[in-house]
Amino acid sequence: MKHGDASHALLSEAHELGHEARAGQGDHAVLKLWLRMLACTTQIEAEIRKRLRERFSISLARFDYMAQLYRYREGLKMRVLSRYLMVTGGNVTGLTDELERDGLVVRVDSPDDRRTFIVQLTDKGRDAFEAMAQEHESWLLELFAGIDARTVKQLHGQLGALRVHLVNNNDQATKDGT
Amino acid sequence: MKHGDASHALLSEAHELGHEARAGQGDHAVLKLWLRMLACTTQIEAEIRKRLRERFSISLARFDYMAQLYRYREGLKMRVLSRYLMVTGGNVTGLTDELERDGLVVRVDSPDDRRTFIVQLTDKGRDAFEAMAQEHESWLLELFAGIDARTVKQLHGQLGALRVHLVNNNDQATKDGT
DNA sequence: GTTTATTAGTTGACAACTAAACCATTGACA
DNA sequence: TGTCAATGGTTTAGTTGTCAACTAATAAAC
Repeated sequence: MKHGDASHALLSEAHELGHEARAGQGDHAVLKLWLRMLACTTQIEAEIRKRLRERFSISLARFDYMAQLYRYREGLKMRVLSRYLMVTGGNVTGLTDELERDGLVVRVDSPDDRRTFIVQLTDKGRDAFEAMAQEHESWLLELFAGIDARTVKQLHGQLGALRVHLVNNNDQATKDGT
Repeated sequence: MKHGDASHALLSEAHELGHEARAGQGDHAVLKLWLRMLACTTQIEAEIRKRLRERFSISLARFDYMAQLYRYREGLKMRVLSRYLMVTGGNVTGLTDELERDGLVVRVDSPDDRRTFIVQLTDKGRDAFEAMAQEHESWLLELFAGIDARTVKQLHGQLGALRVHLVNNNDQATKDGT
């Protein structure tokens, strides 16, 4: 592919930018922001996924699953967990089967509802997660190394506002849909 | 699940926050930023995917595919397209088959390399994409409605710096690996 | 010019996820 | 108390993507 002529000036920037090539030349500020968010996130996620696979032979889904259980020490009902992970119940069933087979989590009968299981990390699962989580965070520090601490805080705050807006919007939508 | 006791104060915030529940109480600024980015992006992407499906019976992958071809009016070699979309070549083959069957794109023989095809949007494909893209942007305006224009610009700029850092890092890594 | 390595695209096996049907249990209520 | 809608978990089928093997064409080395 040739370079250097005027009609490619815009494009050659886009070559490096993955999803971002979608936006045209107009204003479209929100569209461009979205494509840039998506590009950043997709790339980081792919990198993390790759490293988890290489280093610990674990899928990102399993890592996220264990992260939730690590946080909720007392365990979680499977349905609740599936909501936190934003995946379907069937998916959680499968992940739980695998992790239980590997001795990393256990299904415990719920005392108050015989339909549900509470899944918990085993000691082995907890140790395994701690080791992974530490390395996981160091990867993020590396990937975000170009961004100074003040900007990190700022981004965190601004995205927090977006998150709240999204959640409210979504609650609204589900209520409307009833 | 009960609420209100002190040990759940942190958690009840996390209930609404999807991936964000992974971060503990320490500093971990970068980790928290990443989880928030991921949560925002995942949620928006899911919403866009759902609406594209409902409204136009099209997958996000097909939409992205057409978006790239729309941008590169002269068409793209399939391999190049697969890089822009950050998916494998096999995936592009499949998507191209579908879209060609539906008359939205065509494979054109490349004049200078008999191995390659250049894929281009048909007129029908172009019209279809324009209609979808317009609605797609209006969805984004709605989803980002809570964020004022100045913040949008700021986020865009800060993520731009991150993007550059990621790309450089990645180039570095691939060179090292050689 | 022939050999050799690389690249573009396709194919098939497989992995990860969703959606919908299913069963057991629960909870609301007449 | 008996009925019935709603819920939690599992199962199955279908979708969407990856990975690795393969073929054909090109580029590089000598």
